[in-house]
Amino acid sequence: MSPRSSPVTQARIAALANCSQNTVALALQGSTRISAKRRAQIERLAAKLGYRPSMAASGLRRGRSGLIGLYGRLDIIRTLLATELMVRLHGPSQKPILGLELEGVRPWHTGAWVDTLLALRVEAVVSFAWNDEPTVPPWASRTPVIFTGYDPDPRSVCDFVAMDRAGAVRMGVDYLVSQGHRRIQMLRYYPGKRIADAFEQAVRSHGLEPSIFPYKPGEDHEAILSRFLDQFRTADAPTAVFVLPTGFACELHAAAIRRAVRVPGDLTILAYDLTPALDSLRIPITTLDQPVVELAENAAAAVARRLQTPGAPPMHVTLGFRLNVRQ
Amino acid sequence: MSPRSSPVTQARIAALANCSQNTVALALQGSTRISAKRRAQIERLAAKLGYRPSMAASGLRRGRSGLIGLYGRLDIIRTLLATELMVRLHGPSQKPILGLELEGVRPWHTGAWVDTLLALRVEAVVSFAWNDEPTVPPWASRTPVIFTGYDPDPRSVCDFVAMDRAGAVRMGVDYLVSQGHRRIQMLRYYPGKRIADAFEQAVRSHGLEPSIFPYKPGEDHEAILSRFLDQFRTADAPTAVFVLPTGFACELHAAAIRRAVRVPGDLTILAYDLTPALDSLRIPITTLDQPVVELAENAAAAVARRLQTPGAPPMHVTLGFRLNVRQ
DNA sequence: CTGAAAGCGCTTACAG
DNA sequence: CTGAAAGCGCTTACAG
Repeated sequence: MSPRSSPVTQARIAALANCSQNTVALALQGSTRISAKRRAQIERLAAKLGYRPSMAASGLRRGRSGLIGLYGRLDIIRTLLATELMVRLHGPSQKPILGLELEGVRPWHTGAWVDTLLALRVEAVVSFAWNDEPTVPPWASRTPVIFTGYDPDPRSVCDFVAMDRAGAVRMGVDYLVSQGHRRIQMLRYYPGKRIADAFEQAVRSHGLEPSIFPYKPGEDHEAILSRFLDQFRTADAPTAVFVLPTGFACELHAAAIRRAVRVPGDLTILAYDLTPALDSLRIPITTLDQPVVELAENAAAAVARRLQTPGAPPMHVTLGFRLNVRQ
Repeated sequence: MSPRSSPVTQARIAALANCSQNTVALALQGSTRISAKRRAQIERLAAKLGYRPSMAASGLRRGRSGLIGLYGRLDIIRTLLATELMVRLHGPSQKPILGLELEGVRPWHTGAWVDTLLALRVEAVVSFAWNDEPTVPPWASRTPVIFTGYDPDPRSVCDFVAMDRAGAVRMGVDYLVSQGHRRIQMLRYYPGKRIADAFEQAVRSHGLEPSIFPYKPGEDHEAILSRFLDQFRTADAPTAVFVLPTGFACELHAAAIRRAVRVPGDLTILAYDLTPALDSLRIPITTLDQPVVELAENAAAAVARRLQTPGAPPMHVTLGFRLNVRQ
């Protein structure tokens, strides 16, 4: 392997082209103040040498890094979100930098990666660490924060691209009722307080009595599912179940098959969370899908708007879920 | 929202501490040449103002950015790999930057994100765009490349942290034979040439005749699976099937259940690819799991080694898969 | 113990 | 049309 050479700079091109570094800079900006001939020569040289402007140097000089920080966790849904965000934020004069949240640091902005993003002088931070509250960090007046996927906080001065979780639950319950279900139960293995509240309210709005299947904290999934399925020995078992999250609903589906409870014949399963694999596996679970693409689109737009008009009033957008019927 | 203020610099701290910018710099480096009292004062100020050194400025001056580029695609397995890599490469003086490959650009180093990584002056690139050949880019003498997950290329001057795909196939076939299977078929919906070759060789090594289930390019999954399962009407159906990849194996499992073919009673399924969800779904498919954590560990070590000793001879490591038995 | 200065690679004035 | 110079925020000499 040849000895490492240092990166190509404008000065190096200038030396080869017999002109000043400044002329190279202008030529590469496409300035018409430089003669077409010289420009062509310099462009050819730059291409041949594989010149790439240093973002550090240009960012330092211009006072803006051209970087946008993303911060969140790479679970299934947020990997999709992060990918969509990175595609949308990656342009000629702007690059996304992904920082990972690993173990749900609280408050979110104290994560080590957030420090890194600030050391890189990102011009805005898109946070999708939505297992946490949308705590506004002290530096938010210097580096704006766009909260994506959090529950909206109307008091906050930051931008919000939110998902209507309660509305999603309502949509799910409405769907089940419209399909004739009257005994609808909710099943999960962790509190899921907000969703549970929304579930109760939605069921009551149809004049029905909500039922939330109890679990003991720490009880393993199999045990909960076994107790849940025991209900099907009696006549008043639920005809539909709202499960949180979809991964658990898949486990329920598998357990139901083993216990000869037919899905959807005996039990209709509706679950909260997008899980792309269901389609190829032909698992008949209807899901409430997070609007991942729309979240990314709106967050990218919010970034652009915030950079363009730093003083604009905080933007609050709330996006609906998609009911993804599978049977 | 208050007007955006510019980031805190050493100069700003110096003005407040009534000393020179240089003194601030030395104090923040913990230099003992600065009096303890002054150092404490400056550290307090820096913390209070939320000072973070600009990586662009320090990188520019020191001639090294402190950044390591990662480049690949975020599919299920590589999301795990990327996460493990980012954890291991994120240190006080080194930060990983993730560039995404979206649609399998060929050769890999012509992707737009690779340009961005080079503009950021990453000190090394870890490529896991392993759907492509390990093409060595022209700038590899300037910025070293660590190929991770590719088939090793003994002629290459770059570092390789490879996975032993052929060995994995052999291990899978050996396992099936050890379980008493004699009629083992391979099933997939795309050529998978290398794996298919390894499969044939492994089966022959046991004195058995390999059988690869044919498919028509473009035929949909359901149709292939239906034809495959038709074999179970006759007596000489395979007792075990080697499926590529695991996602397809899950589809086969679901289709088998619908057709009353018992898994693993009538058919043992072995699949190529790590898929964490199988455990919670209790899908009885034995898998050949990519050594994701070991890949990340070794790649991170290769980066450290390459930065420390740029002229070291190319390193080639090959890691084995894990046979993950489920029944 | 502290400060003045040079320079990393750019961009943006300003001068000719 | 081209060049010399200043300066972004650091680090690393060098001077006192």
